[in-house]
Amino acid sequence: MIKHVTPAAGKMMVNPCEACEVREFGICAALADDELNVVQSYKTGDRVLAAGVELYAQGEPMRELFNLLEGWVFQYKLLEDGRRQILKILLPGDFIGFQPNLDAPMDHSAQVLTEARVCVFPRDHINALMREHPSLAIRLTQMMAREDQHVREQITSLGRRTARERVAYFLIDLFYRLRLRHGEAVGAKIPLPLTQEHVGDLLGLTSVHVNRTLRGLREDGLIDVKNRTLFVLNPDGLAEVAGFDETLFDQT
Amino acid sequence: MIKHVTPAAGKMMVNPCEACEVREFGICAALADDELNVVQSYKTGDRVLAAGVELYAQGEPMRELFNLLEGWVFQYKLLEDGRRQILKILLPGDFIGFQPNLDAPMDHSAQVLTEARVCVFPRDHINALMREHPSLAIRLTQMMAREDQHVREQITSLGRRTARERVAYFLIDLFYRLRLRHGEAVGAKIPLPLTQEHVGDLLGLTSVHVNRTLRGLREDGLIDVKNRTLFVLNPDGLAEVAGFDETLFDQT
DNA sequence: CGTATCATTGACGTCGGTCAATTCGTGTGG
DNA sequence: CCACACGAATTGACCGACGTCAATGATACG
Repeated sequence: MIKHVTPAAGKMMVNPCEACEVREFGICAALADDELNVVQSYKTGDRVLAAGVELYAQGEPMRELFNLLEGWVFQYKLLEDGRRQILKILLPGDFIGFQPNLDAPMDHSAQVLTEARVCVFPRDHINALMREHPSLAIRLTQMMAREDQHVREQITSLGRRTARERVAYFLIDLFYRLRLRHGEAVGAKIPLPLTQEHVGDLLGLTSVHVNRTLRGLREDGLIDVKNRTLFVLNPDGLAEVAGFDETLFDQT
Repeated sequence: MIKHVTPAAGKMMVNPCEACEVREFGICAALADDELNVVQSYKTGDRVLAAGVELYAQGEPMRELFNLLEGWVFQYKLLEDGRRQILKILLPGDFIGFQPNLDAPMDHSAQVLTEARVCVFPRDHINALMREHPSLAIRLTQMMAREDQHVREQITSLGRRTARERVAYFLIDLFYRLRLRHGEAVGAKIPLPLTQEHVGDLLGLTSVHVNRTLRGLREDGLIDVKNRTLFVLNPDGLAEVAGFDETLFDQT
């Protein structure tokens, strides 16, 4: 697990890419064993981040790109008056921070939810890397296209689903996303390091209404939530409430 | 403009890519003049589509990819009970239909708003093409990343902006998107081939409420709408209502 | 234990939805 | 050119899902 090397977000020793635990889920899945060295030579190192730390901030340029190795991160935007929209919950394997113009200031922020570990790359090299290894660029298009599918569901939730459907969709989707990474090892019991306010800001609701909606789902025997832990008691029922179509859940 | 070759969505003669009017906006911007031939050899041809035609449908696999050359298209998802969420309004230059798994059924549909012309590619060749021409893959990552920025704004609108802000944002964003393609030639007068129901389904509102919201903006002297035509009377005022930050509007 | 953060619940308000009638605009056939 | 049809826009009356405000509990942590 995470080893604390330095108290503040310090660098760790560079782990060998062969031992990377998210390789098959992340961008490096594009590379054969003997190509990993090249990527590793570009890599800055691994970094451990405490919960609550800002990975990067809206309005500021960013010099790095990240592979999330462990822990949860979320991306969000703030409006002038403080309203917050959470854009995405990032899980291990997700690639963070890619922008069309690598020098431009970021259009959103990212914050660490749980203690996390990221693999760090300097931005400047990403295009060179992709040019040398086209399979990386192709892999990136594939990952982005998968993310697009996810975003289309999210937009549909925000625009056309009721609060109950949105919450159900979020939970069942999380359930499936975690299964994709950890397989059947993910039982009904799922860690949920989000406050109800986070969930509200993700789903376009208030935390109060999230609370009431969770209660409704609990009363229907679909889920249970205790101590930042989610129990998915009835996945199929939850999927039905959500209008979740698992055949559209891309396994690529 | 569009020449009618056959009444039903027929093939047109393949236009030479050198003369392509959207080359600099689309994926082919990645290619030097002497590389265009290669792409052209993969191309199936151009196709003219009547307004209202379905380009592809949710649940069905698709064998083609499109470059939108002329006209407007929109992508949408339908829920079981008929609720519709419009995902994106596509303008000339946009690349349509890319998915992570090219054989999987589409997770959404696309429909033509105005008579349109598209440049057609067989799906099967896209990966080969990108492998042969890494710059195409890199260009695609760039286009997708730009699209991601747009989507982040859309999610923020749906989740956290009021109806008035959403409508204002949609209009000013459209204004800027068109300027990006046509420059200052785009005056205050903009064609708007969408019904108020389309706008509602895009913004997570009902057509009735869109109507009332447009009236509000009209009464404030910000816009005028007549006969499917939008007049942007006060772009800065509209941007202010929308919370539109043009410095984040990526020009890449 | 004292403090802080988050969850929970009730009372009440409002933004946007629903329903339905009327008007407008455009195209069509006579 | 007019009568009609049809889809879209517009408006009013009313409703309900979700938000706001505020009080109370629960939990964790130093």
